[in-house]
Amino acid sequence: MSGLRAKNKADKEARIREAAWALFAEQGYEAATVREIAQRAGVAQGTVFVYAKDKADLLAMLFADRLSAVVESAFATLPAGVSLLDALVHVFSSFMRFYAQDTRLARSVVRGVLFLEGPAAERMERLNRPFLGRVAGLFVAAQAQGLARAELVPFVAALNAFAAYFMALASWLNGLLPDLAAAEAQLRLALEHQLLGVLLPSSSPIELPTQQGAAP
Amino acid sequence: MSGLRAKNKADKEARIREAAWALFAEQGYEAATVREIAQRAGVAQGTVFVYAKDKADLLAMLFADRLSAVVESAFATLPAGVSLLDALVHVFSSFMRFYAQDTRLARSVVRGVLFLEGPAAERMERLNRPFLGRVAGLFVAAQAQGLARAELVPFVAALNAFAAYFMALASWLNGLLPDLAAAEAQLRLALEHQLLGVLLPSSSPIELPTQQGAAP
DNA sequence: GTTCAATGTTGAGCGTGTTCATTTTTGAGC
DNA sequence: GCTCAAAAATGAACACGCTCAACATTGAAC
Repeated sequence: MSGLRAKNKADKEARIREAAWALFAEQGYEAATVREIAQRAGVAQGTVFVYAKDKADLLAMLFADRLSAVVESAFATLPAGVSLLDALVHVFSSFMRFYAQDTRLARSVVRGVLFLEGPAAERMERLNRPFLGRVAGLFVAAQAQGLARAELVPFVAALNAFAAYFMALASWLNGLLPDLAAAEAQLRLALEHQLLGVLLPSSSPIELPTQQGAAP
Repeated sequence: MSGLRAKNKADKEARIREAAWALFAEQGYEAATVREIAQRAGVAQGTVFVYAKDKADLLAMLFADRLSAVVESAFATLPAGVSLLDALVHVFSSFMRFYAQDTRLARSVVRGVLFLEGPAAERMERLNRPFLGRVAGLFVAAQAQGLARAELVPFVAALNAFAAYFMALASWLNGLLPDLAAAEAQLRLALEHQLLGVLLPSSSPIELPTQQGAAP
C-alpha cells in the first residue's frame, strides 16, 4: 500500500489549510494571496490548486469543517424544557457567535457560501439539508406536544426561520446592525413574529387598500 | 455653461452602459471583460473605471435602474381588494419574473448586491429601505382593516417576507428549484406560513424534547 | 485668438487567480 | 536494486481587474 504517498498528501493538505487559515485571519480573504499561502505551506502555487478547486473553495473547505462542528455543538447544548422560540434562537445564535470571532472573514464566507459552484455547492448542501432537517425537528416536536399548528409543514417553517436568521446575519455583517447583540435581538424579534403569525384567527382574507406615494 | 462637456460625458456613460449590458447578457458577468466593454463603447479601459468604481459596480448600476422600475411596476399593478397573501406574492413575484429573463445574470446580480461596499451599498440601501417600507405598508393596511394582529411590528413582518422571498430566489438561482413556477410556489407556501404563524392560540411555551441522531 | 487651469481620457504596467506542459516522486513488479 | 507507468508537484505563462502618471480637451478670461 502507498503509505508514504498518502502521508505526504495528508501532510501537504494540512499545511496548506493551516497556512490559508492563518493568512485569511491575518489579512482577510481578499488581501491574502495564493502565492503567500503556498509559500507559508512550503509548496508551489500550483499545488494549492491540486487540493482546492480555487481560492474560494479553499475558504469553503476551511469553514465546512468548523460549521459542521458548530451545528453539532448548537444542538448538543440545546437546553431541555425550553420554549420553541428560545430553542430556535439558541441554535441560530450559535452561528452568529461563531461568526463574531472574525466578522471580516465571516462576510467573505457568507458571501461565498451562498452561491457556490459544482462540488463545493454539493458539500455545502450536504451540510445544510440535514441541518434544516434538525431545525424542522424542533417544529415537529412542538407539533407533537400540541404547541404548534398541526397543518404546519415543518420544513417550510424551518426554512422561514433560516431565512430570518440569514437576513439578520447579513444585516449585521454589512454594518446595518452595530454588533452581535443587535443581530441576536433582530433574530429573536423576527422569529417571534413567525411563531405568532400575522393574521387574526378571524381570517376573512379580502380587501387590501391602495398604496400612497412613489419612491424618488 | 459646459454643454459639450456634459453631453460628451453623458454620451460616454450611455455607451458604456449599453456595451456592458449587451456583453453581460451575451457572455455572462464573469466572462465579459472590461477591455471588451471599453472597446465596444469606443473608449479606453481606464475610462470605464471613471464611470463605475469597479466591474461589480457596473453591474449594480445597470440593475439599480431596472430594479427600481420593477418596484414601481409591482406596486402600480397591485390589484385592489386582494388578500394580504396574494398582495405579497404579487410584489415579490414581480422580482422573480424580472430575474427570470436572464437567470445566469440574475445570479451574479443577487450575489453581488447582497454584499456591496461603499457608495454602491448606500445606493442599494436607498432602493431597499423605501421598498421595505412599502411592503410594511401592506401589513399596516391589514392591521387597519382588523385583519392583522395589532401587536405586530409591520417592518419586522416585511423583513420576514423579504427573507422568505430571498430564500426562494436563491434556491431557484442555485438550481435547487427547477424553474420560476417552483420558486413562486415556494414563495407562496413560505409566506402563507408566516401569515398563519406556528403556535396555537393556547401558547403555554414550555417543554421541548431531545433531538435524535447526529450528522455524518 | 491666445492662455491656462480644470476637467476628462488614455493605455502601459502591476499584481492577482488560474492553467497546464513539464519535471519529479512514488512503489509494485521483477 | 532496477524499471517504469502512474501520480503528484512545479512554476512559467496567461488573462484578468484595476491604477495612475502622462496626455488631450475644454471654455472662461482677456
